[in-house]
Amino acid sequence: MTISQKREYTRGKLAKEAGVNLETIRFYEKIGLMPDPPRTGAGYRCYSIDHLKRLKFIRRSRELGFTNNEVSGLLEMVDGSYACDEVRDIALVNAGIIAGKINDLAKMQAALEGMAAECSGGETPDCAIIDRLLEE
Amino acid sequence: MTISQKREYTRGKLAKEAGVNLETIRFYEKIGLMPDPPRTGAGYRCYSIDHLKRLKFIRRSRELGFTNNEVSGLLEMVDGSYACDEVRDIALVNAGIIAGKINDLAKMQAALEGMAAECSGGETPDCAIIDRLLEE
DNA sequence: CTACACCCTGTATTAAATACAGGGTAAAGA
DNA sequence: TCTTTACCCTGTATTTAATACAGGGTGTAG
Repeated sequence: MTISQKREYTRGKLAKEAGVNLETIRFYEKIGLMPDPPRTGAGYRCYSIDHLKRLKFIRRSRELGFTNNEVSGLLEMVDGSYACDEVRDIALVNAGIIAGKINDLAKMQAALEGMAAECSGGETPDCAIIDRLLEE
Repeated sequence: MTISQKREYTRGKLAKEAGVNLETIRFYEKIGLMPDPPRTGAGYRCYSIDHLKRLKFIRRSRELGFTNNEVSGLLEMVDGSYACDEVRDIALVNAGIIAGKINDLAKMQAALEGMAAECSGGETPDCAIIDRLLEE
């Protein structure tokens, strides 16, 4: 049996723990992705484990290419009083968005690797990549 | 035999032809990616086919994930005596970054679809997706 | 008790554009 | 010819997603 522990974090600790920049937290609070946390008497921010979870969620989503707006949509699943089926719909819409992004990135990757393979790699002024990019 | 033709473009035509936003051209001129074009008596910009090629080059490079700074580097190689292996290196680095992003996105997609499949889809406030997203 | 690490607020800067305000010009149609 | 429309000009402001810095306050270890 684990005893329920009340972990608290300052802004700096939260930043380190979640793997984001210190200032980024303030920014997320400003744009409403993160809630304004309670303060100590001296005005120091006082974060809980729930803040940490939320911040990690945001960071992961951002790393995966969601815009802050899209993350906001994902967080509505968490914050709002959505019925389960609505949540599932949002999840599937996001899965579709991700599928599109994967598709675009795969094209870019193929183009870059294809061009690099064509490239002689020497010091000649001929370069397949540049030639390709300059094609009309 | 083709007769050498001197095609000219206004800013709007150039934008349309190259597939970039009109204002973006001015921006590229401001940061030096595009040269300041000659003007008509009334001050209208007057672009040539070479401007068009260069602009398309920039657009494609941007689409492939190069930053404007990197494009600037690529253009130095176009403008001056470029080294093929340097160009290839940049392309391969970007291909690697893109591969990583694809990997992460695929994981996220699988997670979202998996969660959606688990979801009961009812109207209860319990939702496997939300639970999963909030895991530490 | 004094350093030093950390916290606070507010403002400025970054990249890569995009948008808008307030005009000038060119050319097609009446 | 006139006028309306479509396009061009410049300059400034806004956007997104942060990051950086200035000028202080606080809390704790030695």
